[in-house]
This record gives sequence, C-alpha cells and structure tokens, in this order.
Amino acid sequence: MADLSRSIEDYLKAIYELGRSGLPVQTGALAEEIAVAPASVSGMVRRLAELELISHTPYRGVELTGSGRRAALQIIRRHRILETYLATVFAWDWDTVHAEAEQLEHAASERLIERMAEALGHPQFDPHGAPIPSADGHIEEQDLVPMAAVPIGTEGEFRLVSDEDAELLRYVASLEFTVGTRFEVIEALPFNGPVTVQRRAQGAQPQVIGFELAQALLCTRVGQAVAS
Amino acid sequence: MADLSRSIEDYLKAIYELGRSGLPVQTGALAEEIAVAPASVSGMVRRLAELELISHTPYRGVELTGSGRRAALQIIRRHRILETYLATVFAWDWDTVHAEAEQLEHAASERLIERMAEALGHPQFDPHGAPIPSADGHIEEQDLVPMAAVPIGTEGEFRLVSDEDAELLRYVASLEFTVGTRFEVIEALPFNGPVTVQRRAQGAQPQVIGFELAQALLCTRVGQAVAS
DNA sequence: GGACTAAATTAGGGGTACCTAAAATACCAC
DNA sequence: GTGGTATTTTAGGTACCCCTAATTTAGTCC
Ligand SMILES: [Mn+2]
Ligand SMILES: [Mn+2]
Ligand SMILES: [Mn+2]
Ligand SMILES: [Mn+2]
Repeated sequence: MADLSRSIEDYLKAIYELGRSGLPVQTGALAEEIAVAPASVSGMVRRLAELELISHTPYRGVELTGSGRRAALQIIRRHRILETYLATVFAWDWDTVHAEAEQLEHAASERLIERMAEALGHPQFDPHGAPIPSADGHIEEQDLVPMAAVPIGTEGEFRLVSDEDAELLRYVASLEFTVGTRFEVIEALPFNGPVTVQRRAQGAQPQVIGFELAQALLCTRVGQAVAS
Repeated sequence: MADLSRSIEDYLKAIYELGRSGLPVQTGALAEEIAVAPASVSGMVRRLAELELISHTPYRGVELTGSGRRAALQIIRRHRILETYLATVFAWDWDTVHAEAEQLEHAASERLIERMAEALGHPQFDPHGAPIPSADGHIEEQDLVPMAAVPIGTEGEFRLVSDEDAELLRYVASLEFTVGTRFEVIEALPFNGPVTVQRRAQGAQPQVIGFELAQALLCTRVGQAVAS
C-alpha cells in the first residue's frame, strides 16, 4: 500500500467517521467536515475512487472499500495513540491534543506509533474515550447514549466526547468530568431543558448540564440497566 | 513569521548546513543535498528570495538572511531535539532517528519540542554529537578535526558524525564508538591509509579505521593539545 | 408529469513543487 | 580576448489540492 498524502489521509478519516452509521457519505457533509468547498470534494472523490479506496455513486455518496477502511483505521490508530501519549506523558490538556495529533498523524511512522503504544501499555481508549483500533485494524465501537437520554434516577458513566470542540472540552474539564466519571441523573427538564446530575463523591454538589452539552456527553448506564 | 512549507524548511536547513563555511551556497550543491534537479532549486530560490529568507546573486549562489537563519536554526533545533528524544526515550537506533526526525520536524509544534527538551533536561547535543540550537536561536559550532588528523601518539575524543549515512552509523555503532569515546592514535599509514586507534578501556584491542571513515569521525584532541 | 430547489459535478483557474530540455552566463585555458 | 565547458537559469509541462462560477442531476411539490 503506497504512501498516502496528508489530504487523502484526512479524507479517509472523515469518510470513516461520517460513514459509521452505515449510510453512504454525501459530498456536502464531507466538504463541511474537512472545511473545503464541495467542488474540491468532487475532485478528490474521483481520485480516491481511482485508487480504489472508496466507491462512488455519483450524486449519491461514497463508501470506503476494504482497503480504504483499513487505511482509515490505521490513521485513526495513529491519531488516538498520539493523543494518548501527549496527554499521558506530557500532561497535555485534552482540548489541544487533537490539533497536535492532527499534524503528527501524517508524519509519525508505524514504528514510532507502536513504541508509543508499548510505552503506554497498549491503551484501549484515547483521552476523549474514543476506542483505539488495534494494529491489525480492529475497532470496537461502543454502544452509548447521550447524557440527556440517561433516565432520571439511574446511574450513568461518562465514556466519550468528541475531540473536535476545544472550547467544549475546556468547559467539561472545568466541571471535573473525565472519561469514567459516574453520576446519577436527578432531574431532566422537559422541552430540551438542562439535566441535573449528582456525583458519587462525598460532598458533591448537584451539577446542571445544559441540553446541548448533555447531548455531547456520551454515556453508558450502570446499575439498574433499563432495557429499551 | 508565517508558517513555512515542508519544502521551504528543508531548503533552509540545507542552505544553513552548506553555508557554514561562510561561502555562498551554490545552486548545484543545494540540488545535490536535497536530491532535486538544479532547475527546481532555481525556482525555489526565487521564492525564498522574495520571502527575504535568503539573498541571491544570480549565477553565484545564495546566503541566508537574518530571518532565514533564525528559521533554519529553529528547524534544526526541532530536528535535533526529536532525534535525541527518540534515541533516549525509545532507545531508537542512531542510524534511523534521522529519517524519522526529518518527517516529524515539520509537524511537531514548538510546544511539543519544548516539552521534549524539558523531559530530556535541555540536552546540548543530539545523538550524533551535533549541537542543539537554543530556543532563542543560539548555536555553538564546535572546532573539530577528523580522526585522520589526530596526531599519532595523542589522545582524541570522538565528538561528531553526520547523521545522514545510516550504513556508516551502523558500522560505527558496531565498533562500539559513541559520542564521547576516547582513543589514542597508535598508527596512521601514509597515502590516505587506515588509522589504528586504541581505547582506554581495559583489555581493549587496537582498532583499524579506514581513511574515509577516519575523515567522517570528527574529534577533539585531549591531553597534550598540540597547537596548530 | 413539469417546475422548482437543493445538491453534486464540471469548467476554468491559481499556488506549490517538482520535472526535462533549451538558453544564458561565468569561468578557465590558451 | 576568444572558445569551450560547467553551471545556472528560463521555458514549458505535470501532479496535487484547493478555489469560484456555471451546469447538471435528484428529489419534491403540485
Ligand atoms: Mn490530519
Ligand atoms: Mn480523541
Ligand atoms: Mn525534513
Ligand atoms: Mn543528528
């Protein structure tokens, strides 16, 4: 598999992320994600299809091929190992590791990534809770619900937040929420109102989480799991 | 100072290295160094001159301006800190750190470099003995002589070798020479013949160093310093 | 089914960074 | 000083990756 350009790597990553639902990825969504004009995406899509990294149905959308998916997961592995290394070894803030990893992912060799993974004890999740694909391209996507969907009176565990909105990450950090934090939902106001949660820790005060943020914080339910 | 492209950074580094003698750097030498056609260098030289990173006298050569030199030293600092980090933290072989650093130097932020420098205790030299410029752009070039020029019967200390020839580095490593190794020259055959050296270590056998290698190993004289 | 609208593609163009081939220049020998 | 040679530059072209504007297509509403 020949070396792919920085742009191609970023396209593949974006197509993987947008296509996780299983639906074909539309040109416009891709343009939005990579911050590029839709016409530019059309051009790149032709090249990616020629390289057989994606399949393209004109005017419908694109999907990763087997080798495109493998390449995407390799880059995502690099990105997430790098984020974890920066956060763990250099105590780097979780709101800025993403930008640094976004650059380094294209320059770091496979060898460096594996040395870092080794030094970290082969971590399973990056600082934002995203699963790290294994070196042979396996990834376990988690089944999570937004905090806003955790029923009142049940316990939830914060597991994942997107690494792309640095401002949001700083705010979450200021609330002292990190991946693994457990809470109980004690109130959820109707009409997309805020959610109020309470930590287990002694002396913890209730915390009010606005609806938009409660949508961004993905959680598992612990304790009495309420089947859908 | 705007962000410079990967190519521009490599050109500036090469011009700095080739221009250390003080003479203007010729287009052809630059083309050779960065493995590019001379015509390509002419094009890039025009751009660098427009950016006022170099001054160019057509058909004569180029020289770094003040800001060009500052930029070059910043990249060289990144490169050498990265090499030192890889070698120290990941026990990376000194013959392959160069290739990895050559890529990472364009992607690593100033912030990451400074964190690495800190973790290393602000090293003064990279694994090949090259001096690391300070964050504010100072560098102390050493005054060294090739091993082939260390007089017979005097002691020398191996201080510096180019990081660009991986095969040579592997051979030097197999001789168990590292930066700081001391030796006494016990023989030097005429007509560019080999040099025979002897380590201080107990039970050390004499080692024969071919002339070309003895030219590549740069040393200081210790003990009775023979004034030129 | 035809018209309208939103989305995607094509057309045309720019900057970067490389190439080969041809022309210009500098340097050296005589 | 002229000629020849080595070096450098210019000319013309390609690939990559982006842009805006114009065109084409798909989907929806009546
Ligand atoms: Mn990236
Ligand atoms: Mn992340
Ligand atoms: Mn480089
Ligand atoms: Mn080095």
